[in-house]
Amino acid sequence: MRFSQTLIPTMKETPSEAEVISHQLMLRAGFIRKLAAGIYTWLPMGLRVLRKVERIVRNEMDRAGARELLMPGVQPADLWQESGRWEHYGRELLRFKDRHDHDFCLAPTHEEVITDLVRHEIRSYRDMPLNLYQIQTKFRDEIRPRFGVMRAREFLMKDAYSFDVDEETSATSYRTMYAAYKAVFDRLGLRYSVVEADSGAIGGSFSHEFMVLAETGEDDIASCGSCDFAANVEKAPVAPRQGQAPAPVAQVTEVATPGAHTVEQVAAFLKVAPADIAKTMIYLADGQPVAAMVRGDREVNEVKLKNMTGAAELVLASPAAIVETTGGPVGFSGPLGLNMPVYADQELAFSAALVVGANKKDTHLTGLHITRDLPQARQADLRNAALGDPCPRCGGEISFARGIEVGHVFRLGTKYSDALGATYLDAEGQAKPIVMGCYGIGVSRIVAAAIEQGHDENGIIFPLAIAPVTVAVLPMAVDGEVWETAKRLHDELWEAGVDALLDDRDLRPGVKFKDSDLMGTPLKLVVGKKGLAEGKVEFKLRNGGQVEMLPLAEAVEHVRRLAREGGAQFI
RNA sequence: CGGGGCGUAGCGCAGCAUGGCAGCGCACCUGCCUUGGGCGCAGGGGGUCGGCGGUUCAAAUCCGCCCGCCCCGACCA
Repeated sequence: MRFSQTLIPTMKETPSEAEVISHQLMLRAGFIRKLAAGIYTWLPMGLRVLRKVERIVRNEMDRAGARELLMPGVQPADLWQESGRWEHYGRELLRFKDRHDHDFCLAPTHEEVITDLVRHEIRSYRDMPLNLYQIQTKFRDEIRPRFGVMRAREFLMKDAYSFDVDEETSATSYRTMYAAYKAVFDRLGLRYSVVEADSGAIGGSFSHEFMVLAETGEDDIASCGSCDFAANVEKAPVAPRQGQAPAPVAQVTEVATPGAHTVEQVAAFLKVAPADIAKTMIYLADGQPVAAMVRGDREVNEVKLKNMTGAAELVLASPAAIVETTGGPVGFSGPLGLNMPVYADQELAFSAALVVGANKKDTHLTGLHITRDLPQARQADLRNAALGDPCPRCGGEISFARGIEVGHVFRLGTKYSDALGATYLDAEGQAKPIVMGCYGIGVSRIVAAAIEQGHDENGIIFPLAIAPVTVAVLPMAVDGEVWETAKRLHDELWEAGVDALLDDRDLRPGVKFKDSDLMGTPLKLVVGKKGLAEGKVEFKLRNGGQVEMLPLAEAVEHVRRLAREGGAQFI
C-alpha cells in the first residue's frame, strides 16, 4: 500500500471543534471527516482501524456460538407501535414518512425487528438456545453529539440477541456472552473494567457494562479495593448506615435566610455544615411532581429515584413548575406541607436536626427530624455513592474512576417477546414466551476509546491488533538503491501477511516520521543510505525508544514474528 | 430544549467598539535549494467575510430575521 495512492489528509494544526484528544487526533491523522453534527465519513486509514475492531468482535462472537445476520436500518413504525416504544423512545428516534405517507424510523436498536423475526421463525423449544448478532450502523438523534465518533448520532454497533426457553438457560447464554466480551476487549489490548450497571425498568442484577478506563469518560465508576465489586455510579448501592439513629433535639423553627438559595449560601449564612442541610429536589415523574431529599453534600441519583417511582420518564422540574407545585421559588423547596410523594435518602434519618427549605422566599426551617416530622416520606437509597462510603458488598474502601462505555450486556426477560407475542411450544405443547438477552458493543466508539487510552505528544499509539497498518516502510529518498530496497521490503512484507504502508512521497524524512507517529503505526522500517551501506535497515517501535539495526535479510521475518505475537489480524 | 459562545481562504486566527484596498501563519501550486524528526529562499493561486433582507454615497464592520457549529445540563454503544 503506497502512501501516495491512498487518502491520508493529515493536519499539523488542531481543528478548533475537537475537544477531546481522540477526536483531535482522528481528525489530524486523517481518519475521519465530519459531514454534519455527529455524522462522520471514515477515510481509508480510519476505516482500516474500524475494520480490525470489527473483525475481532466478529471472530469472538462466532467463536461463542452466535450467528451473524443483517437487519434493516430503516424500520416501519407499526413494529415500534406494537412494542410501545414509538411513543416512549422520545425524540432520539428519528422518524419520517415514505412516499405513501407511512411512518418509518432510522433504527437506533433492533429489538423489535429481531423479535419480529423470531416470532415467525422459532416455534419449538428445540429451536433454542439461539444467539443472533449483527454489526450495523445505528442512528440515534442525540440531543448533543460530541467528542467525534465517541458520541455520534450515526455509529457502528455490534448487537447480539439471545433466545432461550427459560431464565436459567438465558443466564447461561448471558455468561457465554460475558466471557466473549472479555475475550474481545483482551484482544483489543485495552485497559477496561467490567461494572454492574443499571438495567432500568427491566430489573434483575444481570447487567454489566464494559468500561474503557479514561479520564475523558462520561461515566463514573465506583470500585472496591478489597473485593471485586465494581459498579456504575448510576447503579452502585449505598449501604444503609449502621447504628442507632439519633433522637430529635429541636423543634422545627422558621428562620430568615435572605438571598441564600444554594446549599453553600445557606450553610454559610446559618453557620452549619452542608451535611446538616437537606436539599429537596422537585422532579416530574411522568408529569407528576415528586420530591427527593438528600443531604446538602450529596447528589441525587436520578436512576435510583426513577426506579423508585416506577416512572418511565423523570425530569427535573422547571423553576415555573417548582413555584406552581410547592408555592415557593427555586432554592427554597422543603418537604413540609408538600402535596406530592416525598422520597428521603436513608442517610437523612441519621441527622438529629436538619435545615430544609420552607417553600417560601428567603426562608428555611431548622430542627427538622426526618422520622419525627415526615413519617409519610419513603426512606430509601437515593443518592450517588461518594468518597468515604463503605463498599456495599464487603465494607471495604471505594475508589472512583471515569470510564467510556464500550459494551453492555443485559437480560431482557420476556419484555419484547410479551409485547410482540414471540412464543414457542415446550415439550408439553404449552405456549411460552421466549426469554431474551441483548448484548451491545460500540464498535466505532472503541476506536475513539483506544485513542483516549493510547497517545502521546506525537499522536496516536495503537495496540498492534487495531493499528491502521502494522508497519510503516520509510525510505529516506525515493530514488536509487534506498527506494528500490524500500519497495522490495514493502512487497515482501505483504507477501508474508503483514500490512505495510510504503511512504513513497518525495518529502523530507521528518514529515514521514511525524505522519507515521501521528497515525499510530506500531512499527517502522527506515531505509537510509548509511544503513544500506552496511546492509542494514533501522527498526523502530512507536511505543518505546527501542531502535535496532537489522540485517536486510532478516527485517521482514523480524516484523512478521512481532506482528504475529502481538495478535495482529491482517487484511 | 434551556444557558453561554462562535461563524472571515483547506486548517488556525486577526480585522468588527469608531463603516472606506479583505489580511497573517500553516497548507496548496511553480522554481531553486535541501534531504535522518513537520528545512530554507523567491514567486504564485485561492474568499458569494454562514444566508437573506435593511440602513448608508459606501457594510466583514451597524440593524433585523434565518441557518450552521462549539461549550455547560437531561440521553446512551
